[in-house]
Amino acid sequence: MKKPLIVLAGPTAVGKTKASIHLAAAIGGEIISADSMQVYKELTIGTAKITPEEMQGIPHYLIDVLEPDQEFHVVKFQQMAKQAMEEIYKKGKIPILVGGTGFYIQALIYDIDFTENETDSSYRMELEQLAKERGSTYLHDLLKGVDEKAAQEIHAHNLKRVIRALEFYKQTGNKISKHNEKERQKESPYELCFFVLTDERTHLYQRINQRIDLMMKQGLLEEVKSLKAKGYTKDMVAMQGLGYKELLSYLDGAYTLEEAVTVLKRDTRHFAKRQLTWFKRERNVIWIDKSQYQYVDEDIERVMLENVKERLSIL
RNA sequence: GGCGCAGUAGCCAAGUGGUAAGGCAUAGGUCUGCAACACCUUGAUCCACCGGUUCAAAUCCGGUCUGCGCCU
Repeated sequence: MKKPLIVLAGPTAVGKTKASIHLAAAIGGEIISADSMQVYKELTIGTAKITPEEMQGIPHYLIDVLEPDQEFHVVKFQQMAKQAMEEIYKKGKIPILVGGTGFYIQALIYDIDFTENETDSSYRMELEQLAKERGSTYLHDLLKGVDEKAAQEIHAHNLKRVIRALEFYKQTGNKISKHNEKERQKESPYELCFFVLTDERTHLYQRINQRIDLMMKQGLLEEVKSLKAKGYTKDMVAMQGLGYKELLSYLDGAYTLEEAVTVLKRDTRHFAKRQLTWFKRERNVIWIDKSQYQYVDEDIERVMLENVKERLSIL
């Protein structure tokens, strides 16, 4: 029998955190964060991380578990999240996956196989070097040679993906295009109730701008400065998060502070948009547009609860 | 009131006689080990308005309007 899993996704700044607490409290759930940046300690203002008080005693997983100089990626996320789910099931509780990183959510709910391999970064670096010397088209041509379909699907300019495809072939001897095709067929091993919380676009953008102004007031710049002082640099995954990379650029003199904030707002809006396109392709999702409920939290909670009860057999 | 400069997509902007570059914003999308990443696609029957010259005008001429600067 499939185990229940509730997903609460949505673009940044819609209000996922707040909704998640209510939902968890109502059904006896525990929360797993699906957020590529909130896993990091010390990134708190910029990631709009939930505070201990806001948690209201509800256990949260995958928040504040890594140091800013540690690597984090889907595979790690998947492992950690699965482990968290086990724990939650053992307690007889329901896991609620909350976050905005679409890729991670998908990796978990479809249990995508990332064919475990020790990453050998030397080959990756070699490819990066090659790209620098001979251009990205060269690598793309290389890919054409081993996996034509992947070459067709991945744009030549998209170096990261081209390199990954090449790397996959080198490590496994198989074509990534074939692997992906197989993985895409997968059905979720869970009994899902997948919500996407959303809002009118212009209203969402307003909220994003306001939230960033607030972050600045709360001392985002100090947070970034202190991270920088500790020796964390731009090339680390954590420092590539929104708010961190822009303010680092300011500290390095690439922008004025005002420019950095403007760029941050813009980048965040772009991000929200990309998040939405990710969820749009997900089938069988329950969209909850806050504007359609006049932003009345109680109404939104009620609708979510009704849907959970309808979809999950154990309730 | 006079003189000068300017008026091109939501914004910035190239184009000075041959049939509207580019950037940003916006919108849509891709994604299966860096994903808050990386990448792709996206608009002007029309160049303030009116009239003229010309085979042909955003581009030349005249006028009108608007903005800016200087002068009185």
